[in-house]
Amino acid sequence: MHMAVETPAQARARPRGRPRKTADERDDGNRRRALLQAAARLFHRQGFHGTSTRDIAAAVGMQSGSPFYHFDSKSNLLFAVMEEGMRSALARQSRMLQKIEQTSQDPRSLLAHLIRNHFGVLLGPGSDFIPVMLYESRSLTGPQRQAIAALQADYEAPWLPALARLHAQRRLRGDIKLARLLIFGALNWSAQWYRPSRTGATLDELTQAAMDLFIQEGVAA
Amino acid sequence: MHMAVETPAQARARPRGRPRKTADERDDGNRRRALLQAAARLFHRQGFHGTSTRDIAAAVGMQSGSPFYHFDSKSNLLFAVMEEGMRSALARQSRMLQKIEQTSQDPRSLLAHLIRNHFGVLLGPGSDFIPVMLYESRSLTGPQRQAIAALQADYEAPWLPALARLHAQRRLRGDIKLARLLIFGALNWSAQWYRPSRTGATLDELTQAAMDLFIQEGVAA
DNA sequence: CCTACCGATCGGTAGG
DNA sequence: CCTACCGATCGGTAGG
Repeated sequence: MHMAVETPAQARARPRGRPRKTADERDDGNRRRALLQAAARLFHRQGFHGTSTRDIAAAVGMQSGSPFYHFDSKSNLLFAVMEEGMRSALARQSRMLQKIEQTSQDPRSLLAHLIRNHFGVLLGPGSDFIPVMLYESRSLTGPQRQAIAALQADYEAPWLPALARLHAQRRLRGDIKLARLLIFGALNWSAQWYRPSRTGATLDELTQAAMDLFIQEGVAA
Repeated sequence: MHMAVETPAQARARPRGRPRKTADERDDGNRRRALLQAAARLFHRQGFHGTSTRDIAAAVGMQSGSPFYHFDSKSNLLFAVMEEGMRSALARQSRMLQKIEQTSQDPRSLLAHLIRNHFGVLLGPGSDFIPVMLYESRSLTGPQRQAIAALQADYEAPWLPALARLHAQRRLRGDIKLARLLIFGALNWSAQWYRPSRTGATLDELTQAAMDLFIQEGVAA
């Protein structure tokens, strides 16, 4: 089968592989991203059911039906927000782990880095995506929830060995799996009360407070 | 002014004091309570905006308009759920504190009792009210939120002195106010993952895990 | 409490 | 992406 010669630009503009994409996969520049960010911000502030697709459209200057050109349904838009949030958090954590790989073999320092990174993901600039994932997952469909859960498992994977090593050093007490759940709770809950303006505490100070709370000071190993 | 003689039953059925009550204050037996419990359960499962007043009416076998005979608005129903939850939690905590007042002066034991009681309030039987308060307060009006915040302050009041005493004993490290926020986060987050059926852990084991995590073991005082 | 109803808003779609 | 629209559902009310 033959076709006329194309310029490289034409080949890029009209990819051959899967000509028919569903609306959720389409990527035409930054309009889709603008919708994602507006949705994340509004879902975070007002909740999924408390936000209409019209709210989101208006936030980016679109008409009421236009978000459905980019996302097949409101539920798919919620899923896209959570997926984007988790992938970005995962990438950020992986980069951090790679950077400290050589320098610190100390599990105490490793946990401090994991916690500091988590606070950054949760409370740093542009951090609406992860709180939405934490507080709105009941509005996902079953398969969507499973996909997010898989990403969460990847994100949490490096934590358990770090806690196990601290436990072996007698710097962490009690059941490790319950400790992990309680620690994540302490960190995640900060999205409810932390306001960078009101509290004087920085993310570094929050990290220090968490380490002080969870980790036993000088114990004979 | 004279009135015909009434039987005691008639006098009870038509109280003289404040004949005109707003719908939110009315108390005709257990229909109002049934609405409160159904609302708590549905708000907990589906969120405030994800639950319609028709859902709640149907759950107690009423017609769609009937909840508004008992509560002036959906928002007032949400507030009533939270207020009921906080008053009940506060009463339960006060009873517990009064009971252990004499026996234990040890702040470690005091904190364990506070935590165990909090897990009971949060995860025990019929515990939909407090999770609703924790996760749906953004749907309150300003004055409603203030009223709930006042009850929360009463509830949290006994915790800070307990933590301060532990800090003085060097059994708790780091900033006390941040520690309190992190501890409440660890406990409150359990409403997201704890399922009495799935996990084998009992509330006593949860309490033990939390105490192990937060409190330093044997340190010279 | 029920019946019957209202205006507003919602997610989503057809056609361009 | 916009225009114009649809059926469904929502919180709430009048009258009994």
